[in-house]
Amino acid sequence: MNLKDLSRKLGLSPTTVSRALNGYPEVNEATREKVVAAAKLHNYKPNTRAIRLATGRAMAVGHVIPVETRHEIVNPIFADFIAGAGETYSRAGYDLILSIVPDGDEARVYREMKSRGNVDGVIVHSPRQVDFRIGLLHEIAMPFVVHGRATGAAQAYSWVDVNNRRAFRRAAGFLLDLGHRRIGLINGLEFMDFAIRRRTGYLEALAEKGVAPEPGLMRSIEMTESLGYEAARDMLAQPNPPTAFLLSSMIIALGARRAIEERGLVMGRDISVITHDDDLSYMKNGTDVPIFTATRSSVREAGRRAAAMLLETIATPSPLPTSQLLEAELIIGQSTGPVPNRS
Amino acid sequence: MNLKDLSRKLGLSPTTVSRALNGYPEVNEATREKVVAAAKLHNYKPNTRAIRLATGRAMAVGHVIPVETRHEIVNPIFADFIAGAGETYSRAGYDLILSIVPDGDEARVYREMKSRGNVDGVIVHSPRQVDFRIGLLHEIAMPFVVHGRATGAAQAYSWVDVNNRRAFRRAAGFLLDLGHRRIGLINGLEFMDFAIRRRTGYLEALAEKGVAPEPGLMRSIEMTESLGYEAARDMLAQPNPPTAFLLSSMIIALGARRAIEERGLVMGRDISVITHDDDLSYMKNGTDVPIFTATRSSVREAGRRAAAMLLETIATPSPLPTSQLLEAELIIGQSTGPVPNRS
DNA sequence: GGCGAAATTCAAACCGCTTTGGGTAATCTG
DNA sequence: CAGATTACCCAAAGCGGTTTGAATTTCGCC
Repeated sequence: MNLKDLSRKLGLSPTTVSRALNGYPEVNEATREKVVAAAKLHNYKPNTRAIRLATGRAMAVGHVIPVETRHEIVNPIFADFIAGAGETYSRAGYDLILSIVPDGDEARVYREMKSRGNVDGVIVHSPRQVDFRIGLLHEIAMPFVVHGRATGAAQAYSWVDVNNRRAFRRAAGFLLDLGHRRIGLINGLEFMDFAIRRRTGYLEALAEKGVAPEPGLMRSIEMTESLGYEAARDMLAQPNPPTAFLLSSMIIALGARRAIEERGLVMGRDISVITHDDDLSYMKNGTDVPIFTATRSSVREAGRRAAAMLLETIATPSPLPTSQLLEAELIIGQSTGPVPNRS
Repeated sequence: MNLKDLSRKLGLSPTTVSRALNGYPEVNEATREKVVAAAKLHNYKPNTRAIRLATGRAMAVGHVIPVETRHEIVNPIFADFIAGAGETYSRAGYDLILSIVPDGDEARVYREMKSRGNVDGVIVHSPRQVDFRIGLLHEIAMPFVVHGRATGAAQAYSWVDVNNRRAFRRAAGFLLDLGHRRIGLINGLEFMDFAIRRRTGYLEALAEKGVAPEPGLMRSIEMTESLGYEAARDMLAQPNPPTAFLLSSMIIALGARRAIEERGLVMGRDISVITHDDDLSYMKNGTDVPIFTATRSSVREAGRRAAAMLLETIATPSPLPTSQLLEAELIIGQSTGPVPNRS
């Protein structure tokens, strides 16, 4: 059943039927009702491909997921971010096109998306500190919103981000207030923008208290359980081990906890731990009382907001770039406590 | 730059240019070269929307991800499965359309995908034991491949699955051979087909050794870390606790390990653990020596295969349903050992 | 050299919808 | 009541490709 068939059945022109269904004013209410009823009766759904060609809009947004080529790691937060974004898209009748791209191929993919016209805009994931994609997307005039930020981009751009610096500054400050002076930072890879901001926050908190940072207490790793374990284990094996950890993800935290318990230490008593918690659906930080003290910010919510922002950017011809800085809450769990007395 | 522009520049008809670029034989090699060169020079990429309308193919496949409405859980294996599938699609020039759908809305979504024609086929995720989607997709003649299986479907269908029954039978058998008689099963939700098969395998192994199953040693949970922890903790707190665990995912395993260590037990010595390992990129089971003894099967590989199978199904008019049963390897890690003597 | 076949190329139809530019009948004006 | 609006509907022209059917060259061969 297509538009022509339906219009023939109704004894109307395709024009009128199309207008009736799309809510244009130049059609009699009575005929509109007839048309709508007939459409429902015959279960008419306009062909997406035709709409797209006729309107020149793709009615789709792209999420380009760069995959670490060396380790083939897919960032596990994508699942939840996309779940959030997907809600927004489907409400607006947009498709979500997912493109898994080996990092390095990205420029080509974006260019092709533009020239082939199969998306109206894109979400940029995992920005690096200086990220070529922002310049590129501006150049090819592809609407976009960044999940995260990049420093020193030439032009302004829209983004949704967590206040990573502030979150880690507060978290480190909290640990310092508890008396901790040796705080191990296990961060994500520090060419990623968020990781740099977190480290900055950590360093600021130390500086504020006049505590000198130590290279031996700072690690930057891919965020997997086993690497988290190894990093924590190594730090704990140092002659002068940390009394607290500040961790960049729940997954790292699980690994770190393993290292801690393996050493016979008790979290919250012998050693304090604060982790960032993206509030992933399958990785909840405890059911009632949080296990980990954490800086929490829902990545799903970030997805929802980024998606809404992108749709707005697409709708408005040349909008001013907007941004949303989400504050992470510092939630107190069972993994932090005063620095233990070492006699 | 569109086809008309390019053909004008070349002094050829759009017909010829289109044919030249699509490799049709009825065009002179010399002109083809000229056309290809000009296309590259002017960076001509045919408009996807137009191709789709003209050919009647969507050049896209849909992945409908049902989201547990109550808990909003997104199955974390999707990220890797889709990464695998995505590779295959992009090589074939297909788009991957991701649809996040509250479970319950699925039927509508599939029907609309069909009548609006924005996908050529779909991957069915997380089949239930008896799953309405298989009948539905047959009814609306939408090509599909199931990741997993469903029992007792009226018609045959294509699928890619892990031999879950066999994997868990082997794993349980292995534990039984080590002398374990009280093996706690912490399974996924048992309306999911894979979970039922795993339980069946577990029960078969027990039966084979004449060990009676105990309800108190079998749990069925959503696969999160905290629920895994709780289930394991509760089982260990029983008067006659299990000496081994058989677990349905690495994430559950992390929770179980927490419960085990909290109780002061040592994995591989006091208690044995085998888990299923989907070989997720961010959740590796140890770097050199696996931490957990595990039934391992790469979900990413499953994604690759399912995608390839779907593309073939789409290409061939009415193919016979095919299927691939992947065997999980039983890899021995540090988490299993003989049953401890309890004096 | 001429004729039929093969090799090339092209004009035009079509995919299924939106949208422009008229038309015609109904409704207002003055 | 004539003329101007307004309300409503339609034919036809896109959107940017693919594909059919036909026309034009070029060849092969007697």
